[in-house]
Amino acid sequence: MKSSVVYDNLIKHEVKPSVQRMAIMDYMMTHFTHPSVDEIYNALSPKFPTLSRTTVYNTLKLFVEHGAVRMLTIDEHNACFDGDMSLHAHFLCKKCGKIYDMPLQNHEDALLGVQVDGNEITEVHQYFKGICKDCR
Amino acid sequence: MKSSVVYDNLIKHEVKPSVQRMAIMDYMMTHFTHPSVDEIYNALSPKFPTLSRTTVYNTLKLFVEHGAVRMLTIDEHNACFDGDMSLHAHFLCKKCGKIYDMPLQNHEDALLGVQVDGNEITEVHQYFKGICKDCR
DNA sequence: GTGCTTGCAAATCGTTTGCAATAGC
DNA sequence: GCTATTGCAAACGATTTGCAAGCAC
Repeated sequence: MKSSVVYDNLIKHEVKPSVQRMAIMDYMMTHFTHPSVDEIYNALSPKFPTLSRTTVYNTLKLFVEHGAVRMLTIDEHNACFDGDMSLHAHFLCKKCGKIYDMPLQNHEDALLGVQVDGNEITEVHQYFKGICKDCR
Repeated sequence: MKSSVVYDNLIKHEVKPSVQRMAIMDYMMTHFTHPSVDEIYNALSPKFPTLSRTTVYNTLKLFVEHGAVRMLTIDEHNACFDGDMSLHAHFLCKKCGKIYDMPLQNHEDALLGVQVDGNEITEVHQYFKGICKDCR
């Protein structure tokens, strides 16, 4: 079980591994669907019947703090999480609610660490909303 | 009371005026602080003692639907509203929680109405987070 | 009087907290 | 055995809903 891609990713971000953390990180590294806490919980709880929602919350919070996943606030109803740490934009379909990845449209990444009006930027979020190709 | 800037703005967006709607729109047109529902409610309830939070919720939802104000999801804890309908970016200070306006960093506005990968864009949100000049 | 608006109270839902049970070194 | 992690149940807080009362034309 040790020294898998998932295990290594936890170590890389200085997160002490556990069964639950491995399972959640595994899910994040294989499902780039920007899942919510509930989606992750529902997906994993059949295989880990004792898993609790609280642990999913705590674990994702830990991952975010350690820079292992990103939290999206594009959906006003619940937080979504992204295991893809590369800089990219997101598109939310207002009809089906699905979130798509998009390339960053310009060079916002160049603003990371930069000061604008004296405000120091550490995070860049680019969200687009509309109707996706499947819903039109 | 009729034909004020506030009244005219409601008419312009096809929102039927009422005492409460005028008061909330007035607040939005004079306070570009990206207030939450509670901030608006707390600010107005001294002058309108019977005002209810429900009405503030309903009214803001109505305003958003009519394109009279914009809802921001930059703050994960509660929705904020912006009466400035010009296209601009936002900066959230992770320390003090204040939201600053910023110019759009590039030309995302050019994407409005455009299709990217077949997804039709109707809203552009550009959020930056970090530490503001007052908190550093 | 009819239809829309308001506002209370209750319900809902995502998330957090307190704390006891458990697991890992 | 000590410390960190887990998970239940309860609390919390923002938002929504149901519905009765009020207002406007």
